[in-house]
Amino acid sequence: MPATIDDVARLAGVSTATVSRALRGLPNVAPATRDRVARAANLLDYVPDPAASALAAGRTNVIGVVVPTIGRWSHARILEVVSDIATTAGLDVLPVMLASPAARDFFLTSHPFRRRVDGLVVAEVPLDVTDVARLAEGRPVATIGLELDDVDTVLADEQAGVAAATRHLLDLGHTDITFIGDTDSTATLVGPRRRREGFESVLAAAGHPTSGDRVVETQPTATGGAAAMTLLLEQPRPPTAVITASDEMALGAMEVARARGLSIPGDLSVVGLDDQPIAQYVGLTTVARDVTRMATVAADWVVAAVAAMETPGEGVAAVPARHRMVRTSLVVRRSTGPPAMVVDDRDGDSRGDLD
Amino acid sequence: MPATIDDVARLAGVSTATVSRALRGLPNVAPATRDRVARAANLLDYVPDPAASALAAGRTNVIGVVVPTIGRWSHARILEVVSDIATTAGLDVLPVMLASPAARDFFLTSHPFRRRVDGLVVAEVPLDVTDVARLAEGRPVATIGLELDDVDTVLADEQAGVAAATRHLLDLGHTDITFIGDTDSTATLVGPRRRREGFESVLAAAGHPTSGDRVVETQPTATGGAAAMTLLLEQPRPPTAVITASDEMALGAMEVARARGLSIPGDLSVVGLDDQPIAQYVGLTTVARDVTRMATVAADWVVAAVAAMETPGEGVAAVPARHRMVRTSLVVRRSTGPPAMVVDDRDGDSRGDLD
DNA sequence: CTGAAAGCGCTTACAG
DNA sequence: CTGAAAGCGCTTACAG
Repeated sequence: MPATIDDVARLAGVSTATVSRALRGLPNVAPATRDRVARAANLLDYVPDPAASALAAGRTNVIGVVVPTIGRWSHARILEVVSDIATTAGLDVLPVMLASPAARDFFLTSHPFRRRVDGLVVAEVPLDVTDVARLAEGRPVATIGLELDDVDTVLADEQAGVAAATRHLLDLGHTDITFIGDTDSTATLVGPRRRREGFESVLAAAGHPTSGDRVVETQPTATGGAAAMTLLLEQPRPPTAVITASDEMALGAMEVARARGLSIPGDLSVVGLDDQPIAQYVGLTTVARDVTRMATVAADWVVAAVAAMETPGEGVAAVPARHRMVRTSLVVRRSTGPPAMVVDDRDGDSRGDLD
Repeated sequence: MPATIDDVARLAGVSTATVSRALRGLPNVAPATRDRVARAANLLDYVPDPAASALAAGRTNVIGVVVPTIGRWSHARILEVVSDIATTAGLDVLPVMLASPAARDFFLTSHPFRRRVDGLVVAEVPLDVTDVARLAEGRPVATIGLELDDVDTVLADEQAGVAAATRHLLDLGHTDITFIGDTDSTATLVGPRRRREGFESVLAAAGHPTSGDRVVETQPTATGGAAAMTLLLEQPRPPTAVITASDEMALGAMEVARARGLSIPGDLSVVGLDDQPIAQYVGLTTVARDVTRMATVAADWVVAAVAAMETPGEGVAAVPARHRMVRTSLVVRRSTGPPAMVVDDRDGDSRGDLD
C-alpha cells in the first residue's frame, strides 16, 4: 500500500494539515517544518492521491482536450502541445476524440466533463455556443478554429493564406484553378468557409468567374482529396491547379493525378494546407498554419485561467472573450509551377477565363 | 451546483446506497426501484463524481497510455485506438508522452501513475522490466514493441517484414542496399534490432557481405532519414536501394535523393515501414505493420484485466505473460524498381557484390 | 505558524 | 431487496 498523508504526518511529527500546506508550497509554514515534511514525504515515496485532492479541493487538475480525431496531423499536434503545457503546469490531460456526429451528440448530452476537468480546449469540432457552454459548464474554455463571440478563440488567418496561394497560381499563369475544400463547415467552424472566401475573392478580383464548379467539397483526408481529384479529372476540362484544405488532401490529389500519368507541377499544380513536417519532404507547396502557436495560445489561456480560479465551477470572471488571429504564410515548393502551354483553344469552350 | 447522489436519493425516496447500486447495474435491486432511481437521476442530470467514486472504490477507471510522442503516425494511432477501446469500456485515458530520455527519467522516479490509473499500455518507449514494474506498481500492463518476459507484450514481426523487403530488392537486381535504421534500440525495445537482423540475414543468405557500412542509424523521423540519405549520397559508391525503419524516414530519404536529381525508383529504390495512410498516396513501398491490431490487442488485455480486478493495486493474478506476434507484410508500390543499368565496373572497387 | 475537525461525494461491508 | 454508517485520503476554514 502506498503511503498516505497520515504516514507522512506521523513521520514528520506534524498534522496532516501542515503536510498538505508544506507540500503544496503554501505560505505560513516554518522553513524547518517544510523541510522535515519534505524529507518524510521523500522517504516514504509519498504521492498525494489525485482523487482525494480533487474531492476535497473541488478541482481536478485536469484539462480536457476535444479534437475530431488524431488521424490528422494538426489534431495530433494540438493534443501534443496542450499536453506538454498542461504537464508543465502540473495538470493532467483528458483527451476526447469526436470523429462522428453520433459521437458528438452522445458526448454533448452525457455531461462528459462534469466534475472531470477544470478547464478545456476545444479544437476544430463543429460546435456552437450552446454546445461549448454545455461542455464547459462555467469552466474556462478556449477554442481553436471556432468563431464564437463570447468564448476565447484562436484562429489562423486561412482566408489570407488561401488568397496568397490563389494569387501565386494566377501569377504562374493558371486560369483553371479548383478549390478542394472540406465539408464540415458550420456557422462556427469558420475555416472551411474562410478558405473558400480567400479563394473566391482573389479570383473575383482578377476578373475570373467564381461559380460553384470551381469548388469541390469532400473529407479533409487523403482519401477525400483523391476522390475529389478523380472527379475533376473526369471533367471535359480539368483544372491545371488545385488548392486543397489540408496537406493530406493534397497528397491524395497528387497521387491520383500521377496515377493518371500527369506530372506535377507540369500538368497539375497542387497546394496543401498546414505545412505538416511531411510536406517539406514531399515538396508540397502549402499554406502554413502555425498549429503549435495556436495550441500554445489556447493552452496558456486555459492553464492561466485554471490557476487563477478559486473554486472551479463557480463561474469564470465575465471578462470580454479574447480572439487571437494567427498569421498564415505560403510556402512554395515544387508541387506548383507554370501550367503547360495550351496549344489550342480546345473545343470552343468559352468560359470567361483571363487571356 | 451539479446534483449529487444525495439529491437523487431524496428524489427517488431511497438511500444513497441504493442509488449507487441501481445506477451501476449491480444485482439485488428491485426493478421498480431501479426504474425510479434511473428516472430521478435523469431528471436531475446526475453524473457521479469520478473523484468521489475513485476515492471510495479504490479504482480510478482510467488507463494510462505511454508513447514516445504523437508526432509519429504509429504513436498517434496507438493512442487513438486505445482511447476508443477505453471509452467504449467506460474508462478514461491518461496519455503520457515521453519524448526525451530526461522526460523518461523524471517520469520514472515520480510515481506518475500511482493512484491515477487502473492499468496501462506502454508503447515503444525504451524501458526495461524494472522500469515497467515501477510504472505499473502491480496493476495490469501491456506493452507494444517491447520484449519483456514477464509482461504481456505485442510485437510486430518486423524481422520477417524487413527480410521480405530485402528479398524484394535483391529480386529486382539490387546489390548495393543500405539499411537506414533507428538508434533507439535497447535490450527490450527490440524493433530496431530485429529489423536490422531481418536485413542482414537475407543479405548473408544471398552471399552478400553484411558489414557495418551497409547500415546507418539515425532518428526515425523525416529529418533523420534525410540526414542519413545525405551521408549515403556522399559516398563514392552510394546504394541503389535503401530500406528504412519508418515511413517518415523513407520520405526524408526520397526528398534528399530527388533534390540531388535522382529519380525514384530509377536511381534509387526506397522502402518504408508502417504503411501509414499517406504511404499509399506517395506511392511508397513499405513494410506494413498492423498498428491498429497491435493497439487493439494490448488495449483489450488491459481493459479486460482492469474489469476483472477486485481492488486495483492488490496485485495482478500471477498468470504467465502473453506474447503476441502480429504479422507484417510487404506492400509494393512505385518507390521500388530495378536498379539502373550499371555500364561499367567503376573504379576498380572490389567489394564482394553478387554479379 | 500549527492543529483538530468537518466535509468533499461516493462505495461497501454489515445488518436486517 | 434495502438502509445506516463507516471510511476512502485529502483540503480548508476556524481557532489558537
